[in-house]
Amino acid sequence: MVSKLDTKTRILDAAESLFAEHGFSDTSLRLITTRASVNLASVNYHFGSKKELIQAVIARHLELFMPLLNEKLTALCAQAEKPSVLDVFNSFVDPLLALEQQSKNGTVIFMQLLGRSYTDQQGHLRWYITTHYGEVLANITKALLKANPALSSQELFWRLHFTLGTAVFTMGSSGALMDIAKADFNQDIDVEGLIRKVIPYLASGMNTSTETTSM
Amino acid sequence: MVSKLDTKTRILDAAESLFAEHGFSDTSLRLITTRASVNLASVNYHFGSKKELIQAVIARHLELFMPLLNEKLTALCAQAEKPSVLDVFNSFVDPLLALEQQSKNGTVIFMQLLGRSYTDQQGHLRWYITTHYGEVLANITKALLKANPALSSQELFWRLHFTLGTAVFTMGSSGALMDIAKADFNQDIDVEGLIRKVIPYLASGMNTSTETTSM
DNA sequence: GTAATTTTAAAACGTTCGTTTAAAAAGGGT
DNA sequence: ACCCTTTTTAAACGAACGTTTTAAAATTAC
Repeated sequence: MVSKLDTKTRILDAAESLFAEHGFSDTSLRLITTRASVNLASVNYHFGSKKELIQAVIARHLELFMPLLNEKLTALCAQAEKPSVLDVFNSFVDPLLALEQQSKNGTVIFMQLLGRSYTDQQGHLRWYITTHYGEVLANITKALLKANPALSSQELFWRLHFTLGTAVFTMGSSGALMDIAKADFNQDIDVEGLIRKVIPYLASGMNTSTETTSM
Repeated sequence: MVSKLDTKTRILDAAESLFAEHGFSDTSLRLITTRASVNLASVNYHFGSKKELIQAVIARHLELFMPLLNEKLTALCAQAEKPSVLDVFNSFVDPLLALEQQSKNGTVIFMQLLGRSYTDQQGHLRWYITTHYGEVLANITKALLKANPALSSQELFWRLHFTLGTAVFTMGSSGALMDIAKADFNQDIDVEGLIRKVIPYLASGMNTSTETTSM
């Protein structure tokens, strides 16, 4: 069934890095197959179309990330004492870093793909995630509500998307940001360092006192 | 010099909405010129190339937004009493809403273009902004440091980009988010409402207590 | 070992893209 | 009216795209 190194896997590996770097439509199948050292037609043979290849690339990351995250979240929800919002967001660290092992720069690529999928078309990926990983999403809100019961479901909705925006943008452009940080004030920081830097920011935002917001 | 309604302007109007909707490379010149009811070749005649058209679209928004923002920020920096971070971020409201008058959905389009420009290629727009509007950027940090003197320039750098990510993502996908809010809990909110909702979140993040973050 | 199936390979398909060309139309100055 | 410049138009260009086709090669099954 599998040879030395699967053609399918080689295509996925090449595609995911190129998609993250140049975007979906700016990455041609010829570029992907050249980097993967496979024949052009093999993409259509193994995946059917370019669109299905895109879905497969994203699905492979989600299949690793989501179960790991869900494990952490259910543990947090099951424990007796009340977690902090910081605890909830810290649950994302290990699953995100696990992506780094699946492929080089896996964490960054995952976030870039997430961001691109969210903006490149309307709701396509959003629908995929909610239908395939609705339980995980429910556990995210459950854990956050346990950590901050004062949040209305509406406020939680908005702040979750604010959180997503920060995370996607920060991690997605992390390469450029880390370069600037190095050039401007000689700060060396890696992906894990950046994740740990953004999490307190996200927790603060999630804990914004509601008295200053209207409605 | 100008006719009833400039061909150049018609192209810019059509291009900016299509760019925001479909992205730069997924928007063809034929689609733009058809919507603008002008000849295909007029884009190359008036702008030179598609790339220069993209720059012109973004520049038109920046030329309106940046001076307005700078006015607010310099006023804030000139006043005697210390502003809050909330005050600084509130300075963005009017300039953002001014874009709404220049073109329909101007605010959202501006943020979408900002986000796409930041992710579609590395540093191209970033360089343009820093060279053309470096003074405004300097005033942003100046105002924020006045509001929160405890911030190190490094922390400010990171939090500013966290802020940018939240704003770009939130406003860029505001259409979808407002639709979901309407469907899920019948919440009607417009662009100004969304801006005013995200600002306290951003201020909280910017004011994150540094004792929990490690260097 | 041979037959059936799966995978790879090269070539071509038709379409769409950004851009260029060359001529027609419109505008402005005197 | 005339010339000169600017703008618009229609048509075509070459390149790159995703996909399909057809046959060879490799793998599997018996």
